[in-house]
Amino acid sequence: MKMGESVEWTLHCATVLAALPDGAVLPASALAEFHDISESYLLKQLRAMTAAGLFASIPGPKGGYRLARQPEAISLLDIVLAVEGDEPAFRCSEIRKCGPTASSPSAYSATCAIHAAMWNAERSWRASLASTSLSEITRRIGRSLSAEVRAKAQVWFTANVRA
Amino acid sequence: MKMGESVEWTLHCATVLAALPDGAVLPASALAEFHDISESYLLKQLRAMTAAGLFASIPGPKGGYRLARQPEAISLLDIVLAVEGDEPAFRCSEIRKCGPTASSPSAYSATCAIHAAMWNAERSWRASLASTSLSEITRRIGRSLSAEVRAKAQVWFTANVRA
DNA sequence: GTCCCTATACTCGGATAGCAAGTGTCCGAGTATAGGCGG
DNA sequence: CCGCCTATACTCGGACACTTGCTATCCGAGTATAGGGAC
Repeated sequence: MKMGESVEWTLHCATVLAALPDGAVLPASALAEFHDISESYLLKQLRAMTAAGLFASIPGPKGGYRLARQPEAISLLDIVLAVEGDEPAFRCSEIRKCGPTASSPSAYSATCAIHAAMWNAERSWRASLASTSLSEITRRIGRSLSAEVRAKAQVWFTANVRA
Repeated sequence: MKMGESVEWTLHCATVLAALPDGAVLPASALAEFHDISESYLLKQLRAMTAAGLFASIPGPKGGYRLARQPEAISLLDIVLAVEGDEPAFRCSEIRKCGPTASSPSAYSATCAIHAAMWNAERSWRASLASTSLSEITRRIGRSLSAEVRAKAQVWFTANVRA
């Protein structure tokens, strides 16, 4: 019950992409440098993001990544599922149907109570993430940014953002 | 974002233990046979369950496992955390503090917005699991049990349960 | 007949291999640019 | 001076090793029991 470290990378990268002006792009090398993470591995995640239709990639020089939709239309759940896969965390193997009490399939018409409870919990988790948009996160980050970090980021952006 | 298969095993075993009369125990071999799963590996999980204070183990012949508390006082969250560990699924590495915008620690007094949002979601998940007791699950399972399965289970219980 | 002792067999407990998935890295395909050349 | 062509260098994309953690297993320590023997 622990998710990959790449989720954190992707979420942070999404907030960076959300902060740049319309139409502008940022190469993967810049995204990796901004958080001081492995560029090669980040590319793998960015590719998954592109396949999911969340990010858009522009090839060639002056190319890079940008959000495929407006930040308001992207939820944290979208990003998490794109990286980790959309399968539920709890997978029911139906072991209740095994062993000495095994009976005909018709005896198990009701869904597994444990399976139902676990998926109920995951539904709450997903609902919480789905209700939080990327724009909301960037807003909060923008508000809590110190003057020093804000200034450094502005300098870095003007040097790396490509129209 | 997927939890181990052993969680399912442990949850089902907990429902079985919850079904047996007060003071009675069930050896690990019987629990493994009931669900047709590996006994050796199940023992590992049962040990974790005992260490967490959820199950109690009785050594020697006529020994086995039983619940350490009443089923009403055990939640699904207790079991899941005992098996998977109580660390949050999302771990914040604070990568926001890395890279070209890095500043003094005092500049990051506010908690990471992404971290907060992810933990908020996990809190919903945990709350859902914490609000479901083991007794509630056994009740639901008991209601949905077919006559055939119920009869087989009763026979198996009288043969394996130890006072 | 009763009590005690001993050997037994069964239980759980921890330490040890195997495997899958996440992690990290590399090289190749494609494209807009920048410079040079010709008109 | 202007337009076209070519070489370039940069981008993303997919295929290949490595490490961590889950999965699976085995052997050893401990204990209540069952049987036998002595009183």
